[in-house]
Amino acid sequence: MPELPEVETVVSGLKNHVVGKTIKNVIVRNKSLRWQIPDDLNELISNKKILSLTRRAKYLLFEFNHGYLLMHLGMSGKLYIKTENDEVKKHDHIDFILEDKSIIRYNDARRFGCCLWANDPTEHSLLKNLGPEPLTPAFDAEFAYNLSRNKKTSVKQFLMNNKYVVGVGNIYANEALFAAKIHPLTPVMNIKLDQWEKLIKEIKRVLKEAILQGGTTLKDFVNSNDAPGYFAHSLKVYGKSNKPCPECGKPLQSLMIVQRNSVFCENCQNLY
DNA sequence: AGTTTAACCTGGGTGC
DNA sequence: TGCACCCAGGTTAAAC
Repeated sequence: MPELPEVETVVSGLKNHVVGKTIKNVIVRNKSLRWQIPDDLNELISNKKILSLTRRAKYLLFEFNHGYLLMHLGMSGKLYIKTENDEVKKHDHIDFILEDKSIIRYNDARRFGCCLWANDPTEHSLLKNLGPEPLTPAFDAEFAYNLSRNKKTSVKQFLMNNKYVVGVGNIYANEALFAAKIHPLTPVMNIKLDQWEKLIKEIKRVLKEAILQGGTTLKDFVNSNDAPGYFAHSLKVYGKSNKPCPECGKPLQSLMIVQRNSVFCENCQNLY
């Protein structure tokens, strides 16, 4: 499932290929994604030039002079650069055919992604209540400290709540909490300013490292049929329940916190 | 009214 | 082979 580093990788890989080009045609094979693809999508963007491609949270924003195409990859969404000679495969739901005849092809087995139109994305209901980007200076210890006063919610839940901060999914929340030695069930109201400093530093580090590693697999993403690499080799706790803690060697624990699997070390991560 | 929890969408993978 | 079940992330509805 694409998290922020994967989406960032997709955006930077796709950007060079699409920005400045005009869309000639759009083929929608299945419009029932998380939300239905607009019926007039083809009329909306055909013969229109893509002015920029950016990211907000895990949304991709294709800018046109009259509005934005807003896409989310959900859990299994992938964007490929294809040619007209490439066969259409199962779950290939959308083709954006560009002026140079290359095809931006959206494939999404579980169809949890979306493809919507927004005249003004900052006012779109999916985007307007989102918290700050995790890699910007706006997301700092004071911000999190002030927001978390009097809140009993666990730090794991807090980090994964889009209204506090976007783009910190399950994988990177687990990794950052391990690196900061904080137990995922710690109530946020108990976290002191210097602990927030440490935790937020680790969140930014983990995300930045994953983005850098994503960059090295960019070539594969653009050319092959496979999703970009998952960087699993650099994960210390996620998906490693019962395996030895990389710090102390004791078996890692796992626990469901609001329907999300959390992996942590009871010995290294303190519950405050 | 604000915060917290459960349900939902889908299909690949797993285990019986 | 079949089939029930689990799990994933983000949003929304429902519950507290």
